[in-house]
Amino acid sequence: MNDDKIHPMRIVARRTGLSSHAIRVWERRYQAVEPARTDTNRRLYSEADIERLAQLHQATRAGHSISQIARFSREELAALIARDTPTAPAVSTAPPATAAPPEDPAAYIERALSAVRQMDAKGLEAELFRAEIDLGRNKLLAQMIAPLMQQIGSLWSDGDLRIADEHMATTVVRSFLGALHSSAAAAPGAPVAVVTTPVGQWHEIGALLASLTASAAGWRVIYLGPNLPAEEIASVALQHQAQIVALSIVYCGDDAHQLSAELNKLRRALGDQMAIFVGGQTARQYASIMERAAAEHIPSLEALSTRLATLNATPAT
Amino acid sequence: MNDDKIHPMRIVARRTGLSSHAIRVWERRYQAVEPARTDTNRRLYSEADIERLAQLHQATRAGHSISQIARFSREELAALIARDTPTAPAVSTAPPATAAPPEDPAAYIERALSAVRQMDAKGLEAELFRAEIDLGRNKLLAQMIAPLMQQIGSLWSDGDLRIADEHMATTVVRSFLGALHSSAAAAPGAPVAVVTTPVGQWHEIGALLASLTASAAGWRVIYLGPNLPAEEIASVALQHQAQIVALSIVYCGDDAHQLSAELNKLRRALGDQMAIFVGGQTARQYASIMERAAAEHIPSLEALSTRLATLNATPAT
DNA sequence: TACCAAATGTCAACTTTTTGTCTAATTTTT
DNA sequence: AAAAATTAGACAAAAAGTTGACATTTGGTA
Repeated sequence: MNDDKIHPMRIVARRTGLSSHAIRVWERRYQAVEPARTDTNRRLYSEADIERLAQLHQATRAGHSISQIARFSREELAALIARDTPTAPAVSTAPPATAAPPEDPAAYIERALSAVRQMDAKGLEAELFRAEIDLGRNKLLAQMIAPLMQQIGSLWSDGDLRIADEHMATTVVRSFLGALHSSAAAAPGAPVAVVTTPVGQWHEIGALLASLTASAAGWRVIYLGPNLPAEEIASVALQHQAQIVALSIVYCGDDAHQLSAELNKLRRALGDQMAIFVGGQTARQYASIMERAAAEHIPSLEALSTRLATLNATPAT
Repeated sequence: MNDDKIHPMRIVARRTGLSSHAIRVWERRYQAVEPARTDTNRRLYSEADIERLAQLHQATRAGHSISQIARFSREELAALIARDTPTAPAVSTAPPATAAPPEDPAAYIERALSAVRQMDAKGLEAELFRAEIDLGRNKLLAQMIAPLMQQIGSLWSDGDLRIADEHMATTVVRSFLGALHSSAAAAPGAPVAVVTTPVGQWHEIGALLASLTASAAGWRVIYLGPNLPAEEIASVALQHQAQIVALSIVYCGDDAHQLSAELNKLRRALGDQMAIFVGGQTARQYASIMERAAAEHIPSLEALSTRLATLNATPAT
């Protein structure tokens, strides 16, 4: 196995949910893990160490004594966890949910994140369903799912979350949003919005959120998924006489140039009449690019909602 | 089975429903169980002890006096419980194999394709729902959706379908499959399969189909979405004690080298024991790459199903 | 019926062990 | 200089152990 002992204490604590004190004390008293050290005596943990600590944490929460299980192998721990964890690991943390205020989106985000950390797809999904019931559709989208995915993104880029965790979360959320989407039906004369993501932009949760928001605002949405060339977007928009094209942009990073080119191509193909909306956290940084293509920056889902309403004022349903 | 005496009092109390007082008193007065002790005098129970105490608890609730039955063997206790517990555990048998109406999957594919050509997301979705009802889950996956996506792929690469059409179809099908996926629940002791797609492979419909097929075969599936680095796949698979890792490969095209590298990395990280399955139409072309990584090619969903069944036969809980 | 004794689960009191957190004094990182 | 890590030791709450008492129930018997 690879001895990539690279993670500092801070990361390990955040990813395992253990306090740094506890981690050190488990090492000192029970030799639960044996991190490497830097020249200056800082601990360095491997990915395997982190997983091991997470396993130990889970097993202790299931009732095992750390002193007994600290030297167990990964396999033994997995067996213990499988046997002694009631059902869903997220549920064991859920009981305080009765005491928690059922209104606060932050609580749902918190629980959802913990489900992600534990790779508990079912738990994450359950949390989304509960949040939908308690918060209602609009709050669910704007105040839970959007910030949740934003947090997951930043945790991931900080190294506090594995790619696999992020993928799992994206898959579950995407599936959930897709189900909402298919339940939406538009009136016959409704204005049309094309929602997608330009080439190079693979993250589609933002586009899905925009799509659902537009649906809720009474628009007929043509959702095209992520990573679509400008020509294709334009072709569909023109064919269906769309009023707007909405793009979601996240993490452009290295390639602002490609984004600029795509936006300009899109504007040229669409003509001057059709509105182009651009949303997403990082979009703000590309104000000049957007201005050149006469695209409008939409900073939040709420803003999208009101913006669509003003456009919609003329063509009543 | 294994007489690992490792469970502390709190776990035994929780799992048997007995109070810790009662457990100790049964031991002191009747020698109902004989737990091991730590150096510091803590009791440690084996899995068998816990089962035995649970049996005793059940028998006492059925009216037997603990003093009489405390020394009974497991078999005697089982007999007692079977006789005196009135509950009739009705085993819900599998639904009888009713002959489905011989509806032709090709007709559904035809109608679905025409919906795609018209950019009719709702129509495509409706067709999928109808097909699910008429064909049943398994035929739906193997004989409608799989060939449908294959056709869409080839039409697209021939230029007979716009990228946007392909995207729309993918989005709708993915969402549909995601909904099926979330309705699947696995038994507690079910073997685990990790399903994903290696780096560079963005098409995830195949992986979703494999995931659902495995679910139907009684496996617990951890689905991770597309485009995951080998290290991440291995990390999740090891952490969850997976029996197999299933990868879907479509359109490798230019970069067979990357695929090879990822597969080899994966094999190295997983060790020799875990099975790696590779599915997808184009996978056949990479036989030598797969062989080098000791990966097994699964040519179809039906083959996956039978292959999983053979694996599943051995590992009993 | 009234009474006694065995059976049984629970409690209290007190000791020991386990275990996570905290403080204090340094050292390293930023 | 502020923030984060490290070590060592202290500390307190929780969990577990032992012993003996206590309240009920159960069943037989005077």
